[in-house]
Amino acid sequence: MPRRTAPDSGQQPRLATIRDVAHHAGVSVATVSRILSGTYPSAPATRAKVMRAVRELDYVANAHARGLAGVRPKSVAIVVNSVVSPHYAHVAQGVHEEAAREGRLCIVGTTGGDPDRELAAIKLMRQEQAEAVILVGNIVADDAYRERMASYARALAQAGSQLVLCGRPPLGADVPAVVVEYDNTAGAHAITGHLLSAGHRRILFLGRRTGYTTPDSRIAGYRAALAEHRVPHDPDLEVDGTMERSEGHRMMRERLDRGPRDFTAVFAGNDLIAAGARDALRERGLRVPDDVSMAGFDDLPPAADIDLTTVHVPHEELGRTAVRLALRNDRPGAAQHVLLGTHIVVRDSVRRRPGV
Amino acid sequence: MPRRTAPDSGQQPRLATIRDVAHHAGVSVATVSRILSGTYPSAPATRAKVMRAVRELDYVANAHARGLAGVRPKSVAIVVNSVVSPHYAHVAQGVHEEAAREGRLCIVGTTGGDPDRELAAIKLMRQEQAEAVILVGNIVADDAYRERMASYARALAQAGSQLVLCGRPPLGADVPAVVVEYDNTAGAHAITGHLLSAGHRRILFLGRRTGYTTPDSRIAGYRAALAEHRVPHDPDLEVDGTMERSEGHRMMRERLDRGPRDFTAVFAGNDLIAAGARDALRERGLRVPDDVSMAGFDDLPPAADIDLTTVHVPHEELGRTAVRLALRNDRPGAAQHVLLGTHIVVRDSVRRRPGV
DNA sequence: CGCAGGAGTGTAAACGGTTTAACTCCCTTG
DNA sequence: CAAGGGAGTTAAACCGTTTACACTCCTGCG
Repeated sequence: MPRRTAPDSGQQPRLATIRDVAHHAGVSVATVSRILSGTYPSAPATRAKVMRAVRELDYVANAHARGLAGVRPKSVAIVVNSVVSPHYAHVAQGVHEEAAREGRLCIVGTTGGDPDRELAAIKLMRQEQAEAVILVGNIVADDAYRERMASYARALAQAGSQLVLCGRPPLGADVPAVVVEYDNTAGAHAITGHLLSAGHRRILFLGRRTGYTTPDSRIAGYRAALAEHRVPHDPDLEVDGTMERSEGHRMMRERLDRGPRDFTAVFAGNDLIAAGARDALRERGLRVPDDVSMAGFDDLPPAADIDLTTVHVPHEELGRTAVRLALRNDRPGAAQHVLLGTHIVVRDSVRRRPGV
Repeated sequence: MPRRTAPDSGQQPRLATIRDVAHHAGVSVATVSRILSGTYPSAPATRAKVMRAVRELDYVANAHARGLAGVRPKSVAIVVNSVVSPHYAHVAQGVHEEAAREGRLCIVGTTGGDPDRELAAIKLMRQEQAEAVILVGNIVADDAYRERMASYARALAQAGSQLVLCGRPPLGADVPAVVVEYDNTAGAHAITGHLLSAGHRRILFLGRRTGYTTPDSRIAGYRAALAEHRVPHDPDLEVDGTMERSEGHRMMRERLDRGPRDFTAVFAGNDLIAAGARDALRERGLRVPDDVSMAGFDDLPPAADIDLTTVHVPHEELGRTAVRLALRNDRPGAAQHVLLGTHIVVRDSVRRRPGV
């Protein structure tokens, strides 16, 4: 027996369907579908009738029915740690822009940095049949995790969705994923060089976090620049901490508490750390750049506010590129790797070392 | 003739369906569906067979088919101006949190502040059959717009989705929308009172924008506080501008260029304006709070960075409340209005007016 | 022994679209 | 004048689920 048995509770909200439109216009559903999709020829008179019915009934096609009927749902999924963090927000902005331009809608999942929640989010996106699943942000480069991620990439490819890793290293050539990165190492190398050229020799690095890809590659650039300038590398100048403002504050405070200041410049793992460190310096009566030079990484909002020389990362372009590659790439399954460049933004936070 | 005629191009990606699982496990699709939904009794042996098949085929249910089959799609839509703006980002964070807790996924649309794009986004969300559509942000309180919005609210209600307005004024008692606001006027009133209590009498207001609901209600609070303290209201102290950092800079620069400084304190329409204004002051050698006292509104990232006394707005709670009300509200169609409170956060940006 | 009733499963009808194949006109064309 | 063909339309199959209803056992009770 048909399910729509009960006309008792007429309260059930029911949207106009394509059948209603067809009936209203006195044509068949196929005609309505064709006219609305606009891909087939139709007589102007029929067209007018149908459009009028659509308007009068306020008809919008049910996205689920359409998706089910084989039209690939026009959606892009993005999975980030958090939507408030400027880093993710700017990449997401790029994703939204490009997705909107391409007429796709965006499904957003947040993970809070938890790998399990990340995998759960991917599964959800797979159910949704998103055209592309874009993963943003750094994560532990743990082997088991990489393996799981690779298998998800394959599952997604099989389902016809493209996995995109945005701002994290590739999983391997055999894994069907597009990778859009920016060059952390080169950026860190360049800005460390900037500090070295200003005569600084003892440069404190704030925000080491071994095992995490982003800080790892930034510190690699830092070390490479030191080596190139024949400045001895002192591991004691590398301070462990995460990439938060409060951590920057803590690291600098503890450093200053420890004994006399033994550095003339600071390279913060990102702008947030720089902002926190600057606060800690000020609490001790030290000013940037008069007493201490400072550089950051990211060029996100706090940087301009505190006049910080930093490495500009093309966050939004990262997001746009991710979408573009995912959608252009008609054959999900191909691995691809794009590396975007960075550049230094000079502001008033670095002084030439006195007496050099 | 069945459509799946062509076994020629076996390249077509095809996910495992419930039929595959049923076949693999040697049971009917209904049994699989029931076991997976977990709401019907089933024999342990059957259960095990099915679960094994699911695992082996890596089956995930197609969200569209499920949505179509009557299970209301578990999704919440949020429409914002931009995802990088901290204001929207924090509200969105609250929405994401609560949606995740409720097992809903989030569809995000951005408008760039364009009413047409906003309406287009709503239409898209309606197609997606989102349970709730949450609109965040202020917008021109234009009559034609309000009328269109009201009609969308009715259309959504008819489709079984709940419209939520977050941080904007209600459309009217007869419009089926939930409104979650915070009290702009009370907050502005309180913080203006704070400046007045410190002895300030000439308080510059930056960011007037007549016709826009948020700045309008903030300036209303400012004026009310002045009146209450019997301080004459000088319209010349209200400066027009939008709520951006660059605008804050411009407004203050132009003010200082105009002639001698005729105010001792500044109440910025939001923290971004405050940050920009502070920069402009510094360029003229004026410091906050030594030379000029300053207060803002919002308590978003730039505020803590620049040590700004400001009005704390419960952004994330706004988002959480929006989702909670939308989902609890089983009968979409009821209008509802919630007003969340704000409070002052005192930092180091206000000094007692010298000589008072 | 007959039968009620419950547990477990299967069958098939929806859900609301898209699309293939067929069909109807109507106009050329040989 | 019959055959051919294109434009416009329709009927019906199909997408992958959920679920109402039917059916089959099996148990327990009068």
